[in-house]
Amino acid sequence: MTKTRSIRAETAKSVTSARRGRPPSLSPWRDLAARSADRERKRTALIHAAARAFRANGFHNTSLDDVAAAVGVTKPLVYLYVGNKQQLLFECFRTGVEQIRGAFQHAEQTGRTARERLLQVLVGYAEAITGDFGWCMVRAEDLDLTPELSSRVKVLKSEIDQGLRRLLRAGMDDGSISACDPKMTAFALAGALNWIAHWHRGRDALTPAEIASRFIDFFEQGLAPRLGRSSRVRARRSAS
Amino acid sequence: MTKTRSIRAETAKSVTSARRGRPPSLSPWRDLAARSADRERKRTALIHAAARAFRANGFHNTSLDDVAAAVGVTKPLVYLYVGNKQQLLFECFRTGVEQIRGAFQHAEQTGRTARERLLQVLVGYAEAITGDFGWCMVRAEDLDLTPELSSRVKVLKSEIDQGLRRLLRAGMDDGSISACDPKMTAFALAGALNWIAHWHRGRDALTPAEIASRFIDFFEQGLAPRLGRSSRVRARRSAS
DNA sequence: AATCTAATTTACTCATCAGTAATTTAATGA
DNA sequence: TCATTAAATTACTGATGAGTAAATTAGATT
Repeated sequence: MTKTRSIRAETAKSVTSARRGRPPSLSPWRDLAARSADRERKRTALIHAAARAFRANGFHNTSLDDVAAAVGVTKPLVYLYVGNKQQLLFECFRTGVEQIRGAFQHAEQTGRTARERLLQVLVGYAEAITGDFGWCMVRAEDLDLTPELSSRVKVLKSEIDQGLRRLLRAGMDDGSISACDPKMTAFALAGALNWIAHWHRGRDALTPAEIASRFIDFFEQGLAPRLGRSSRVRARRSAS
Repeated sequence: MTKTRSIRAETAKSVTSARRGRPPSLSPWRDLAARSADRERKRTALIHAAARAFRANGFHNTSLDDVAAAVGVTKPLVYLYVGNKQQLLFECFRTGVEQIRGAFQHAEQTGRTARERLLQVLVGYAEAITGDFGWCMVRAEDLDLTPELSSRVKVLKSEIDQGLRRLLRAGMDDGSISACDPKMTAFALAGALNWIAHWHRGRDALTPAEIASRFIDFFEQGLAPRLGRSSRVRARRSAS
């Protein structure tokens, strides 16, 4: 309510500044471009407000009046800018997924071993989950979407899943990741991270990066003590 | 619909068999006990039907008429036997949690090291999540409950969480579990398992026990290759 | 100013569904 | 057989909220 500026206010501002910079109606294209950028800004403002409202109250306990009011606007605008409630949820989902895809792309360029790339992805993943759109990605139900949108969600989810599996397999190939079932391991990794959306609430003791780092500590070393060097002597090696 | 017998049918059956076994009205207590057992059977039948319906369609997309119809009965009976919709969800949750508590108790008696006990708990946990009540435990939202019920849910969840942390700490003490942050590790473990409820659908390739076993493989060894013995063979195969 | 179009709101419809009251049907006991 | 209580149903209320049509306001254009 305080954070999100009213759509109306944003419109006024941008139009004003557009005027100031250029002689009036040099070309209508400039104005058209500005206007369509405006439209896009309003649209994303609605989507963002919806994501926060859904996270705060759940999808079904959030009315479109709520969402619209959060941006200082009325319900029919939602239909103008986004379409309907399900579309709104889908856009939230898509926005969150986009962040994760970004993490994949970034890791592709920087990581040396596949494990390094995977860990980078996991950090980005965790950050996305703790963000405003995390809830929608994780807790939104396919059942609340039309079959059409639901299947698009499944495609997006599957892309991420396949990306994780690919990195796991690559890691097994280059020796940086120990032997594992890529499918189940990808599920376990994604599940652990997704679950963060259930317990992480804004003001938490740990930053997203810190959470990610501790999760990764566990992902890397596992529960079983590693023999040698740093671990203590107490293992009679026959045990496991 | 086919699986769940109508409450009415069950009533008829049990009353009949009770009659056949005993002379009529030997003591009203026998009848009273049988009747209250009947009540309990009907109650749990409703709760079970609700759990399946919630999993299939989601909480908000399931009406009490649906639930009642699934047992061959009408809506007002839900209010008679359970209370209201939120109570119904809570009872589903509670039933699922009970299974997990059972796993803790069982592990307490059988496991030798804390890690063994933990792994047994995780298997039971996974089986509970894949069961009929898994969805309700995992995907039900606190927001859909009254503050009263919501806080009872939180208590139950917290008990499980604390149980996991306790085992992790015990494992670090007895040397069976490597050093870790118990809180975050418990979150990661529970999250990975909880997430199963999102993708596991009745007829899956793997049985719950198999799923649990592969998850545990990962939990135990982690991603980083353990040097020595078997691994490191293909360390050179490098870049894809 | 006059006009045209885009942006936004007001005021409505319509369906759904949780929850309840009134009534009926079945079981039990004398 | 009749009365009493329990079990279940039918038929309703009331609120909510998605979605829309019609009216209004603001912005741009000439």
